[in-house]
Amino acid sequence: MSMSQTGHSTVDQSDDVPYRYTSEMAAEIEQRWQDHWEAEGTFHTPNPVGELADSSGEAGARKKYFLMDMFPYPSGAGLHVGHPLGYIATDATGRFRRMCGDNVLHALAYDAFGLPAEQYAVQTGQHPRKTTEENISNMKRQLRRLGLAHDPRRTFATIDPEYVRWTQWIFLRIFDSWYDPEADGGRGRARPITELVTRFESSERATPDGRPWAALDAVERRRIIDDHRLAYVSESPVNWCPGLGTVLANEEVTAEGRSERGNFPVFKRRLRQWMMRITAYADRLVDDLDRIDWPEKVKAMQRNWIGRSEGAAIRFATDVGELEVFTTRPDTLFGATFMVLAPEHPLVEALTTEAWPEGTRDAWTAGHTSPTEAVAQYRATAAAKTDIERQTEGRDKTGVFTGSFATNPATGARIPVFIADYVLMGYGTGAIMAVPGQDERDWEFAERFDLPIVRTVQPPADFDGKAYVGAGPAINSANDDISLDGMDVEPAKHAMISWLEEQGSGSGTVTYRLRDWLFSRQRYWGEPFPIVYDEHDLPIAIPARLLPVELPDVPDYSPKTYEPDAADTEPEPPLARVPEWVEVELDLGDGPKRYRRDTNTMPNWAGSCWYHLRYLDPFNDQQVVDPELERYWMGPQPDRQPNDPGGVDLYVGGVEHAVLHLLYARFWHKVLYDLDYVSSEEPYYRLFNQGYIQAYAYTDSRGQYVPAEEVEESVDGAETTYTYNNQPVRREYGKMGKSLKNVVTPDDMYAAYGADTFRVYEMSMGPLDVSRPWETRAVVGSLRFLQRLWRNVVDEHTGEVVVDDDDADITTKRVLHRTIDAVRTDMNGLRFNTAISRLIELNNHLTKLDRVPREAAEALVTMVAPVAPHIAEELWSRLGHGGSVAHVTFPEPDPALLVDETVTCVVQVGGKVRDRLEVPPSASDAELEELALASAAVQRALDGRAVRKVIVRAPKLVNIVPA
RNA sequence: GCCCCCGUAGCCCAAUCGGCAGAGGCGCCGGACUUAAAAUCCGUCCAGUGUGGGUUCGAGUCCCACCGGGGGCACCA
Repeated sequence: MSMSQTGHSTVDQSDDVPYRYTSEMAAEIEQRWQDHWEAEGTFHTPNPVGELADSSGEAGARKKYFLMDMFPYPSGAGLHVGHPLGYIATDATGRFRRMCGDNVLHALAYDAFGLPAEQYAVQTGQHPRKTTEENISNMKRQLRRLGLAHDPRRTFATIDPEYVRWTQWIFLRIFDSWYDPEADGGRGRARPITELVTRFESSERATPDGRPWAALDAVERRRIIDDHRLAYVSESPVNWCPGLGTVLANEEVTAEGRSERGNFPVFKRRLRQWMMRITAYADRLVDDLDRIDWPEKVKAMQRNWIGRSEGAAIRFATDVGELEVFTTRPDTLFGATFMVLAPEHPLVEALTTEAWPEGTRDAWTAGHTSPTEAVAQYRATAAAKTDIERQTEGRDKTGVFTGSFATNPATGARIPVFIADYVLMGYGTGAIMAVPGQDERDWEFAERFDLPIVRTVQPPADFDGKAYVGAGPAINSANDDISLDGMDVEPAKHAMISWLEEQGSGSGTVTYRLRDWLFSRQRYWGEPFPIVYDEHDLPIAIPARLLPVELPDVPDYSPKTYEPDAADTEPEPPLARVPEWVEVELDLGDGPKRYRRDTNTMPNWAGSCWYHLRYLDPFNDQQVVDPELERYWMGPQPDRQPNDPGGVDLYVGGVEHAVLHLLYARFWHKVLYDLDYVSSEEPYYRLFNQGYIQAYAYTDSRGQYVPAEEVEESVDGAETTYTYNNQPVRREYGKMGKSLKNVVTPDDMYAAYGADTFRVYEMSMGPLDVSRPWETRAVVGSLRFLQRLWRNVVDEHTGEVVVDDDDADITTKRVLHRTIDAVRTDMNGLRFNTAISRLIELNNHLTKLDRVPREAAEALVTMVAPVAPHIAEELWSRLGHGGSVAHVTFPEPDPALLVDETVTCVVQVGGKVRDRLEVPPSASDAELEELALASAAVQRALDGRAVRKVIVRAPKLVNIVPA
């Protein structure tokens, strides 16, 4: 294959520069090299073993680098210029690591199940598989033109039957597991469910009702086992979204109680659904955040979502039994002057008395003649409120007295029990001990309902607020048995917990905000559950040999949706409408029998929970991933840190998945680790959140968006005005999108500038993690850079290579090696913007020379290669090299050339620069001080004043402090 | 309301440990080339770092308060 010279059919407007690097020439070069890479398999990444091992078989000995993008969801709208930002960054990083000698694994798969794909299909009246596949091929086309160095053999889509098979297989491993909380020294570990059966059989573990295992019939046993599975069916309150026709996970519901997708109202309904026991992993999910290299912001969001809080469970005696509360402040128990239950609390009915007891204050009754009436009324009102209403109605404390009292175990006082909607059934035990002295909400409630307030922490003398939640010594906290008085908060908590444990009225405990993951959806376009039900209506796993369970073709795959606020409707899965698929005859070991399939599908998060493993071993049909491959690519790296959890070396994506995909994927990965399918404890070791590319949009006087491309800007002094068709328009800033008429696509950029220019521009706009506005007119700067680079190597008029084979001059050598050093550092830190500015600097330096030395030109070309790979290949080839620049070693700096012969030493007087000295880098403090004091400018500045002090930071600075 | 991040030139952005505010790009202006324009090339201009305090010999960088922008959480006991 001849890659060099000639063959340019490029039409250029100006005949005198036929070999100028224009967008036309870029297009020709780029597509030619893309074809070459594909044909040659330039970016095929060898595995150490197996089908994808190379002939040398030496890959396993090489250092590896596994990097990933959050894979795309192929929408019908195609890409805009914001989408490739992360892909370009990972591509440049991968190319850089490869040139540094690493075995780089980088590929791109497609996340293709899910609601938007299904909705797009419904809109266009086509099968989701068809539209999804079309969207994928369009996206592939757009991305191929970008020149990404992916291993094309390792691509796949989550909808591929071969992929679905293993998604379902992992689901069944989770289904076939339980969590043994005592394993691994109390940290807990998922174990095969058969081990649980063995423990019941051997009576090592007691059955829930105490009967011996042998005394239970088969169905009873199955029910017990099913209750312990990590994937289980439960009838519990779930998020029902009539507008979408499906239930949703907590993570998919916004704080306003609406669906994250579509923004429809969501209602709590008790429904039978699949759940994943992610709560079993709450501690490990929190603790292991300390072992991975993620942005603190994302770690904080996960910690917050999991919401671990340590405290105590305390039992208060009442006439109808014990009432348990959770508190993080057991030290304030002496200040608990009343109790509050969520209106939905199961004990409310029993606690509600017929008549108001003696001493009931007016405020407690809400004007009702009896607690029964007051409670009934309050509960009805609370039940009718949606979450949104609770939200918008502010935080005025409401509630009523139940007529009952509880006994404070510390003070022995009888304290009134209220119900109020500021206590939530979904957290803790749904009941609190109210300590108004140390809790703002309780203080408000106490004020409103005329309840006693006892401070049990001494606020500072200057504290003039109400509830005091800060640190301080305990007060008013003693009985005959125990005194906390004088103790700080932490020791007081411990003392109280010990005392409660001795008394048998409480214990230290931990609660979490995290709930189990609701895993079933009533939609068509997702993985079917590999589950059937028998005559007892209990779930049975479909054997691995029968996987994948494929989606049936259905006449109508659109889900049954309802009016968004039709809360009392029922989900109706599309798969339930295909009786011939639902009813199935199978031989599961005891002869052919009729079964009923599960008609739910998995949420689209399922596919993204394990795709990192499929990149490693994309064709494996025997196991989810070859353990040897997983160990090589993802295994723990003890040289990185002690107790390293392993995982993908670099994972780049937006921050929007902080608690959805990233939490779910960590959970699945830990289950697979517990069951010994993987050696890594975390899926993604280093996470980087890229920023977003946003864009300006313009509205006219009617508020309508006008095409941003055609808006003209004019600057008049300090005034900047924008006009469209000579009419003034108003500028806004936001996302790029059709409705805002401000979309710029990669295709536009390829046509106008070429992929390399586009890549350079995106990488040079600013730091990767910062969002910034797109500015098409600024792209030309990147084209000019590549044009100058081209001109430094190739004569624009003749096409001849013009580099000079003699050694570079010393200045050029210094500039070159400083650039190499800086670019390496910047690339390692994903600081492409500064790396590129260094390359431009070097390039500009070379431009000023009469002839460009070959050593500088070649180093520059190789350093440009990660960001602008096509032009680099072309120039590398024209410089006379065979093979791809992608595998050339990245230049190394010569340390001798990094130190200057002289440095400028700044001389300050009183912090102001007064002189500059050219000194050798080795100049000593004493020499510098002497030189500085001898300076005429310094003496002038001192103006006769004595010198109080001289600060020397050799060799760069001397500061003379006058008296 | 609480927590986190960010404010440097007309614009996008640089500035190791606190040590000369400017690397790179866009734009503007001037010049070269051109019949002209575009493209290209060369050159120039532009801020004292959101505001107010503090620490320091010295602050864009550290501390405090406030203002502006972005994000997260939000009655979680």
